[in-house]
Amino acid sequence: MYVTIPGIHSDSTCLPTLAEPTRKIAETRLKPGAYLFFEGDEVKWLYQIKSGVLRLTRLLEDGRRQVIAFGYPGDIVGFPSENVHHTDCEALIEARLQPLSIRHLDSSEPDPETHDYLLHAALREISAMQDHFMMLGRKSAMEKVASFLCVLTDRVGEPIGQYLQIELPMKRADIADFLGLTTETVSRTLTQLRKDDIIAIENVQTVIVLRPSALLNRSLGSD
Amino acid sequence: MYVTIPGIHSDSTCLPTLAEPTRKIAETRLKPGAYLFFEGDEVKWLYQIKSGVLRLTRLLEDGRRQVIAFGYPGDIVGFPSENVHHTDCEALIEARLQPLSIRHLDSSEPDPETHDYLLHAALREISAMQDHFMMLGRKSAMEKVASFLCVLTDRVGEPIGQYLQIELPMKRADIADFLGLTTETVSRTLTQLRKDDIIAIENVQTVIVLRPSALLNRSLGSD
DNA sequence: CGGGTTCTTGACTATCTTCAACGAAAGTGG
DNA sequence: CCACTTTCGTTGAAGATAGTCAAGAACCCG
Repeated sequence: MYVTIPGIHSDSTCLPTLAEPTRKIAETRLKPGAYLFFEGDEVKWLYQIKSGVLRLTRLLEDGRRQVIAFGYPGDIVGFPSENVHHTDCEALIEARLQPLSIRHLDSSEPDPETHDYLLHAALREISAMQDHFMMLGRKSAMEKVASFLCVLTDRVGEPIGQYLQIELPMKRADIADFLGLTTETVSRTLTQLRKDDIIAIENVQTVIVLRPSALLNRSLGSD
Repeated sequence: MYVTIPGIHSDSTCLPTLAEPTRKIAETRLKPGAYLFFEGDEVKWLYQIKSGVLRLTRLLEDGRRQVIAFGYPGDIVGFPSENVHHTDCEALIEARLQPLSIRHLDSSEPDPETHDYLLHAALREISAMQDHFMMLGRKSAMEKVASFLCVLTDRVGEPIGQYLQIELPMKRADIADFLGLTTETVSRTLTQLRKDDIIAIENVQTVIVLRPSALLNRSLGSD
């Protein structure tokens, strides 16, 4: 998931999952902290996330890190290039995954429905990444953090009374590396949103959105 | 083209062009400044660039702009999502393009070779965009500008005596919007590289790389 | 309970942006 | 072809945003 500009595209809704008949391979389960694959690994499977949250990261030699995406249910992870993975992939919480053979990417495969599904997932991913470019390149810290919370709210927000609650299974450092910020800036920005009564921080990984429209405004820089 | 981290992937070499038999549609030509498509347009064709340079951009309501990519010969542009274009596409210099029907993306299409070619181009694009994330999110101005010059040098550098020359058909503002900087910062950074005798600026759109290894070091932050 | 990690906060700094001015280059019309 | 206008690029000074460094608080896990 590329948490970017709220409300522009239809990415925030869960993808339909693949029809049952195509699921021939047994589900994979990952415990928190377990890796699904590493950068450089040969790609044998793609995975559709059934439950849980994954984190896709890339490293620079000097240790700088970029979180490429967080994978939420419905997302496809593991698209290859030159037949190898170009990110590490770790489970942030327990996850269930539906493996899909990489051979589904061959057009000669006998299951055109799955093939098309994967192709369109790849195309959607390209579009979502383009949004993320805008976020990384052109948004302020406040806009980035607010955008991030907005998209999470849309996608996995749980109604709690009249408010919406979101779980943040990732560390502050993960959010920072996703948004191109430092953990300190992420923390300070969340504090600012809390002081402005736009969010409440129930505990370190639970945020309650008190004023969604104000949050959306912050994400657009209109404040 | 996603001008990113020099030398890691094989993106810097031109893609092989499609075999002749698949090219049934007449070449398209674009004059400098002409648009190939706009954000929101329905996607009818993809294009492989035969010559010239294109610029793919996305706009925010308030006018902020992100250059998503520069398209160079061999690149495929126009991948759809939900059947519409998600960027504007303008020719920076005269360009020749080979149109490819969007129906080649259907697996039911009778030309599996072109289908696979496009699919793999899309997968390569995903990988290249991931590099660009690292650049936008985690690199300093100097690293960004040096990376940009490095990749251009690899891809379209022309030997001039013992040096390599690169043309910059895009404006400073385009480079800035690609790298997530301001035009002033791009200009100052180029001046710095010139003062350090790493590049020479022949004229505003022609750069000569005097010390490629020093440029590479700057792109990695090892200076 | 204790040790380590993670998160928050503060003070200070650096990098990049903003604002402004100027010069060069390119386009326009007589 | 030249004068005029506009756009583009460079440079400087000042300011703001986010980063760095450091310390303490909160949380987790055995």
